Amino acid sequence: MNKFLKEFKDRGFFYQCTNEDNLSKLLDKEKINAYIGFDCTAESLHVGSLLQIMCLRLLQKHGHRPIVLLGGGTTRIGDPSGKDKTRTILNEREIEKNIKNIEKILKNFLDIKDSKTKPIFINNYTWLKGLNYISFLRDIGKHFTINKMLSFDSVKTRLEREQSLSYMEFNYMILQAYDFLELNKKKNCVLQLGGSDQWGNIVNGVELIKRHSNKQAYGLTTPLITLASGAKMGKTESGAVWLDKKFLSPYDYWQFWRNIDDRDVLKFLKIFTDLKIDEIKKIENDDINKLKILLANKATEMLHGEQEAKKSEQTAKKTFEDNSMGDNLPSISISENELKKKINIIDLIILSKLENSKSEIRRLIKGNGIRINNQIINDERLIINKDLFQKNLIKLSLGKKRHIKVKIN
RNA sequence: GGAGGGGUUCCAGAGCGGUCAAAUGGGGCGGGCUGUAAACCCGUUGACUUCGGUCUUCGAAAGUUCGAAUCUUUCCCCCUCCA
Repeated sequence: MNKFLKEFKDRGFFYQCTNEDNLSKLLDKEKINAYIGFDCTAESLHVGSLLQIMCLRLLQKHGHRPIVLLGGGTTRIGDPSGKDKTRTILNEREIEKNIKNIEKILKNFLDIKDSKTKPIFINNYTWLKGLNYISFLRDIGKHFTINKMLSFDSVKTRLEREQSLSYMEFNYMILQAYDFLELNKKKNCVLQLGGSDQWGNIVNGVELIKRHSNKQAYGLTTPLITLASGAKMGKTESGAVWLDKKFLSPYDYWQFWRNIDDRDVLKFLKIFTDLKIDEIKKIENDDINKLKILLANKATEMLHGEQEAKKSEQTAKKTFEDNSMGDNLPSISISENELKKKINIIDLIILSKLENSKSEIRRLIKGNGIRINNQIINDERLIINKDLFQKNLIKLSLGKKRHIKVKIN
């Protein structure tokens, strides 16, 4: 089997392939261009997209060129796959902004220097915006039957659940197939990768290329990564795990990996780090918490750099083992003036943005969930005065895991 | 266009004139146990509060009533069947 495919499988990336044998032969023979589409509904990607990103990296590692398709056009439609409800359609400016930011994030993960594997970023709006309806129907639409389209999961589940599916969304799969055709023609792209939920869309593209241009293209999908708890990857208690430090600090990102379920650790080391498979085999019986730290370090390193990863590790150590504070603990500052106005514990937490409901904070206080410098606070009217600060710092904790530094300046 | 069913808090889903900030389950959050894990147990889960209460919620608006998530009218949206 081709080396790329083998590693793809060994690492647990593999779910389905349209024609594995031929693809393997092709990959042995030449370096190819392969694409993955990213949708641009949000300003940042979150860890739910990380597996796709790892696929791009793996392509590069094996000398292939990844094409990143930013769905500027298709985001204007909305993919019905895996969605219960029609999602809100974003306006042009938001989509443009999202595209720029997502591109920036992806560049953290990809090698943009090597000219042979340098990724191509492309926005499908460039060809979708100018489509002529009639000619599109004649050239492309004729290759699709409604019978078949209705049989796709993305459509079927919507209908079965008695949820509406607009004609616009129904067309999404045709547009995605068309994307593949365009990339095949323009960029000689012969492979599309995606999550297993994209299988139907990908197959459509492969078939369209076959029918329209009589060329062979391939599709390869990755499994849906769920946490051992059954939850979808990407969300935690405090919201989505963003890949942009504007939305999630490197420390919190590190914490996400540190807090992975025991059962997921080895799997994730294979998927989300660059550690070689046999290296992972060697350490698989090591202390589970050490492995989690390793995972957290490697994963954070890839996105935020080695220094941030190290700092986060140290901060975590100080926070959880020594009950002190580390450099990388997120912090807020308040002014002396604010202190003089006698702000109380509730206001302080509101300021810290760790919580935004006063009732919730009161509940936390009643349940022994709030601590200042590791002392449980029982008085919700506690006034924050200077005596509480040690060297101008307070460690404010909500529950066991949310900690923040408060500074006076 | 016609006939029927439906829209309830994060989700699912009860309630069908006062006892409703709304059962139950899931999820979330906090506490306990632990390893910053899982499982388990307990508490909590609209907002604000001087902790007495106060205010805003059951698709939207208007109405009936001392009193409406519950009844009436209009409107909006969804689903099924027929045309």
